[in-house]
Amino acid sequence: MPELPELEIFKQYVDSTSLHQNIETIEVKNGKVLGGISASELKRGLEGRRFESTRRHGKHLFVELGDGEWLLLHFGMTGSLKYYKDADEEPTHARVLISFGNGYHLAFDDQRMFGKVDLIEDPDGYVEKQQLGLDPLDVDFTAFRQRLEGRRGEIKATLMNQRVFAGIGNIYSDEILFQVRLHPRTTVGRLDEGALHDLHEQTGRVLRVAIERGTSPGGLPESFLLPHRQEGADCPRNNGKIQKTKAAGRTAYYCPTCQPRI
DNA sequence: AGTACCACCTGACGGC
DNA sequence: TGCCGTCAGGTGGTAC
Repeated sequence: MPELPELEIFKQYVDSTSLHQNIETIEVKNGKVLGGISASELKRGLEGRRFESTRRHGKHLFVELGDGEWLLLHFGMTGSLKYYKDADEEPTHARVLISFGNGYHLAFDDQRMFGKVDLIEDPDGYVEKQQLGLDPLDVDFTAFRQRLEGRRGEIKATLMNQRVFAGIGNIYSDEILFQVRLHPRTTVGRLDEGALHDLHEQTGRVLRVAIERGTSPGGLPESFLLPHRQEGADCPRNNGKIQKTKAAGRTAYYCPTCQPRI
């Protein structure tokens, strides 16, 4: 699930459940999700401390520990968080368990283990080192256009390129392109000023609506593609049937009538 | 710079 | 019921 909207919801979830409590124990149930650190280093870094605040950049969540240390969470394809009390509520694929002084636990759950848990010293430095692009909720039109100028690739690949903008993945790129009526393989260079303007506006709107309404397709507006994102489903604008194609190595869903190939 | 393909993992689903 | 291929909302590496 985890693209920018889910990450923002994870951030709010940590903010409302897990801040300012003593971290008593860390249990690493599967070390594959650990980044550059060992289980004992993670324990040493977290136990006896508290989560002070959170930051999000694209699909990365940073949790401040104080003294210049931050917990870094990346959720891969299947990562999520669960805050719970009783052991029988532990999620099925819990990989790291954080237990607080109040008897509650925060689980980093990740079936496929493409996610990462790590300790870093500086979120800004991390973003720079990873060469992550701007978070699309932070960009005004000027910066947005500037970022796309001179690009020669296809629009879906470009939107999903984390070095261009950080946070958009396969699902939300489909939604954004449906809203602006662009075929996923449209070349960026073909977009005129008006199309870029529209793209900027709808990118922000789609992501904000998903954050506000929750990210399950059922909670999204009927005018969105996502509740209809399967081959042969009806286009939300009643312009025919949804089709799938390949773009940027992923499956892209689109309406061939609303989003003609140009 | 951009694209295609593979790998990393586990599990769900459809076809036979 | 069981086996098998395919596919899944991410990312990093490789080859072209």
